[in-house]
Amino acid sequence: MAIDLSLLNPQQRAAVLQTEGPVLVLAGAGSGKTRVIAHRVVHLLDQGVPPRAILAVTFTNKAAAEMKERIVKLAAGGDARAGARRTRGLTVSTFHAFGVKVVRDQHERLGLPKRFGIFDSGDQVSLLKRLLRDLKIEDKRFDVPRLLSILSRRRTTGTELQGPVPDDEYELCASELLPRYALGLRAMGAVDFDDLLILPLQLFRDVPEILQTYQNRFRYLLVDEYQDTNQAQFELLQLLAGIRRNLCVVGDDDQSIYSWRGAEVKHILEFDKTFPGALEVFLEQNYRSSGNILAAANAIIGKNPARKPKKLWTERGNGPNVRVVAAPSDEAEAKFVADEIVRIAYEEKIPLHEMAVLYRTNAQARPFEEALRLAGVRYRVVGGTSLFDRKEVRDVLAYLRAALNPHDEVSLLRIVNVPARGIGDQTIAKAQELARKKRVPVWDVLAAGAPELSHAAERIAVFVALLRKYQARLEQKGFSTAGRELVEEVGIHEEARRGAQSLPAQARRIEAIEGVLRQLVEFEKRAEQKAAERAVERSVAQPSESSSLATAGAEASPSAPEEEEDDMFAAGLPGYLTRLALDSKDADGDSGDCVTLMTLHGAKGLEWRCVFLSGLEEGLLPHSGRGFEDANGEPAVDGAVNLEEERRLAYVGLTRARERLTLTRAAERLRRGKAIPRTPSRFLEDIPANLVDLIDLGVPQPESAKEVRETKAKSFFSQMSALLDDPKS
DNA sequence: GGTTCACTGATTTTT
DNA sequence: TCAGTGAACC
Repeated sequence: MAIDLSLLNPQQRAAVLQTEGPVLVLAGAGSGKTRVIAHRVVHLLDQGVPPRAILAVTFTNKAAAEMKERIVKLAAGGDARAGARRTRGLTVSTFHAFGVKVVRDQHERLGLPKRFGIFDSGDQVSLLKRLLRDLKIEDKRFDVPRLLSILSRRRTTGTELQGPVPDDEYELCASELLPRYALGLRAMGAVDFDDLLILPLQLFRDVPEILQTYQNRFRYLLVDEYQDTNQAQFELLQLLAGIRRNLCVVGDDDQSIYSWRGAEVKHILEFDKTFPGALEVFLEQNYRSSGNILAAANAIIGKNPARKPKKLWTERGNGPNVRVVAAPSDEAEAKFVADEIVRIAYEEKIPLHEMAVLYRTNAQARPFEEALRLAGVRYRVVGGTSLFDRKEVRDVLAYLRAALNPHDEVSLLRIVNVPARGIGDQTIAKAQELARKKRVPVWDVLAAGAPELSHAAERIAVFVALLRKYQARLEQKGFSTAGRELVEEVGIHEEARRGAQSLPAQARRIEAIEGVLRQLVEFEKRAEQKAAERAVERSVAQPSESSSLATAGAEASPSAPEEEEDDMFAAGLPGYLTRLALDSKDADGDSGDCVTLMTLHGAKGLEWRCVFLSGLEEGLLPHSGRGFEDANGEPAVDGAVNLEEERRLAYVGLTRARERLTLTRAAERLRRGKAIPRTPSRFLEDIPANLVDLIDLGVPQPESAKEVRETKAKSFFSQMSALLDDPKS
């Protein structure tokens, strides 16, 4: 039986029913785009399209998981088993996860090991620093993350080999680094995030048979958050869509907030140029927010030029006004929010998980955490420095990775002398030198031994033996146990204890290490469970399964992936590491009913009944790049940062709220221990006064640093003259 | 080769 | 304010 499309509005339905050819869905915030995608997929299934011919791409793993769940539920129509059956083989994944699959399928052609590693940004930084040192460039002269972003931009836009010699020193340095960087990765049998897009793209471009294989397989493409695609992703889609052009993209140019990562709004703005004849659907009815919230959001985003004109509307009532709160300090701002959360939870019976505190930068989280803790409110901070950014955790992972693949030099060199085992810088430098001369990996030099290293021969041999001992065990079942043994034998715990300044710091480090080890166990257990379930399923569903696969046709893959899609993150340690790399901010592990704290970027796609958007100040939102202001204490915004994108960011924040929205700012903010005066955000002025309830927590009226100074001087004067004029006092 | 102490520099957003 | 790095010293 087919799904019921009568509950969709006419625009939504149009986007679902046009199954062939290019479709652009411009979906305003809260206009039901996930709903459209899910319905569209199930509608395709209803039309007899085999699930394995459909590829739905999202931006985050979480979005992919939710999308899949939604589709399965919709396809089930009340019968869970039917849902699972009807959607088996359907691919819902991120671009990067899709890339992993392609690269894995084609690893031989790419000269990569089957279990290639994935470098995260920390690993990238290490590699770049090493390359800089090799080039005898002081790595202090360059901001390595900035170099990385240049490299990334060049690689994902295919402009590695730029003609004109750049005169910018960063560009120049990047040119030197780029080929070495790519070669370095390859030599280590590793890829970075960009490779997961670039390598498939190159394969598709250079090897028509491969492209054809994937084109024949994925005949219907859907893309969520299309405004966030970068050049490589765009080209990948274009190639995959091929002449069939069955590509449906969904997005909102007003929510494009990742240009700093290479995303280009033009892809969505110019979709009909790239795909002439595309059906264009506008979803403008908002099902999320009450009227006043929407009106405020519209007012802010309306000031942006060059956008697809949209006007969100709602059938819901106006709701309460938007509150704008001026607090004297960031501390007071946080206290106000915490108190309000308590009050709202109590008086209005809104559960904590329906409330969120949003901010522009992670650093803003701290005062909120303190205030909430003080108020006894449960909360969770999403994003920021996670478990996996901690040094001791990275050490553990480096051990696992190095044992699994000793050619991963970033990991190997990270742990070769951690804890100190007498293989110091000198020894390593010698080994690297030898390796370069012989053109072999450092590991080979260490493993083979060399007369130049004789002074440390014994210690090196012990280290080599250690990794070898665990290599095989980490590849097999029981890898979580092996991992723990490795960590214990190495003595990471002691190492972690050593460097900690305080006892609690010690405990946290130990806890972090234990956290990873627990996760390992958890992952292995789940993988085994899944494998068992699948085995049962397969034996039960054998007959119908094979026939449906056969009718799917178009299966000519030269290196057919192991039939099941779930294999994406294969069981075993390599699978765990892959997943970790792709899905950094892992398991929010439903910690019960609590308030969410996160950045605006993290909040995209989410919604709460009650939202506090904090820090509406010049220099913060809109953000002004490094530091809040220039030397004179004046906010330096214009030009420094993409103001239009900052506006979109504010828009995203406002539109997260369903019922209640509070915008807060502080007149003064603590930074590096010093209080710095702040001026209200220009975005506040854009909201019509009739939508706003102002709450002043006791802020002196004029706010710019200069004005504050002038006022102080003036009041001093008037006080003095009053004293002088009045003989009674 | 290892350890300790002092200094510096950084704070935007992340798949 | 704090963490990470580098130089001096053991």
